[in-house]
Amino acid sequence: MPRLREFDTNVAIDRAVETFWQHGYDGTGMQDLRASMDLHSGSIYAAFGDKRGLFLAAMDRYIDTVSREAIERIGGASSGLAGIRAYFDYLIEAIIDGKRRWGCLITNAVTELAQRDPEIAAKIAVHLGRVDAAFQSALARARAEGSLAKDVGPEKSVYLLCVLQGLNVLAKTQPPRKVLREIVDTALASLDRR
Amino acid sequence: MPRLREFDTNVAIDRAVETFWQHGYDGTGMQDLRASMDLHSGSIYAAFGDKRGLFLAAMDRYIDTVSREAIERIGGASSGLAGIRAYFDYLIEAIIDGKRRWGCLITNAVTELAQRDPEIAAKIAVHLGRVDAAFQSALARARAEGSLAKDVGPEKSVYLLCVLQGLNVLAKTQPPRKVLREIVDTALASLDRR
DNA sequence: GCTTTTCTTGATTATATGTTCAATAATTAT
DNA sequence: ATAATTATTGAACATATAATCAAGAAAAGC
Repeated sequence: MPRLREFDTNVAIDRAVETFWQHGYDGTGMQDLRASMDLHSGSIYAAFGDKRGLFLAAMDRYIDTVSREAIERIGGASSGLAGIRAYFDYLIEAIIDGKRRWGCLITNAVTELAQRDPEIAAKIAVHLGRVDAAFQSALARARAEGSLAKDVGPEKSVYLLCVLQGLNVLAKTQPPRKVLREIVDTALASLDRR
Repeated sequence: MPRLREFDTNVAIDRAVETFWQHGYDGTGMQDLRASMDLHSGSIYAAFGDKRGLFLAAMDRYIDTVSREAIERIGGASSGLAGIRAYFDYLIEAIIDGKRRWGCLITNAVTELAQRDPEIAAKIAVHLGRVDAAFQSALARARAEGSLAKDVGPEKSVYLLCVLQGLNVLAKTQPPRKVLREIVDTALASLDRR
């Protein structure tokens, strides 16, 4: 007997993701969210509780779409190293003129919110843990394939995670492709067997 | 004939730096600043114009103290590579329980503000440019000293800058020293002549 | 077709925010 | 001492913000 929701929740959250991604949590007002989600306050509050609840939903959705795709890219190549390379190559292009012009929603959340909201910090930890695990598997696979330098193993995943965060920060300074290439080539060269 | 200012401007700004550093720009209210600076609204507005003006002053002060110290560390060692190592070693300790528990004011400003305030973006660019230049000099010196791998030169400065930004992000997730060491050791190992 | 339940609408509210300002106090030059 | 100038104080202000809510609308079960 209930009236059905008129809007598609996932579409609405996707728009919230875009807005939070670009302007940050404190930087986006309910006004901006009403506009980008094309919804009235009441509908937003009925569906998500409050602004923070919406942000939490946006993080989940981001992790479920953007991050999932990234992780699949890392693991879905013809070799361990190829997956890592494919991911960073994709990232460079996305920073230059794709979805990652504004860095990464999670990286932004780390610097803005990790130390003031434990629930958000926990979500961040889960996400970073998954990316780390993806790098670990790819490295383990690369080692089994015999393509890693002798002193390189799965424990280098945190190093790749660090470079990734650095790229997501630098993305916000609109660096030329040349700079991003230099960074990625250097970072990945240290893994190869020589 | 004028009455003299009772507070020391630099001390006041130092306290504002701490507050902005820890909570971000939007995350700190004038309330917080009044408390941490131990000043009344009127005095703050008379001295700095507005909140944004105070943040600009805080960035300048940060660059003049914290960043200056960092850059001196990079350039002030007995060899090019030693300077780079000394800097990252210092950073690890500062992240664990020193001043850098909250990352870096500039890194935080990049993710929060670089894309919505051109004047702040310009200050960020100047700062990052100086750090990059410090890395460049150290690398050039290391090359002259014959301690770099054959394919490594001053152009790798952007790579070090990226790792640095990544560390400043991860700092906010309270990583154990072991992880930070793994990252730094890996990042710097790729520079050495083997 | 009526009832029940839920959703939508958008004006309204409470609060928090950055900012101002008039009164007061302090300092120095004359 | 007095005048002139500037700093300090803290209450008040305007605004913007997140959040609420009562009225109307829509859908499904009986």
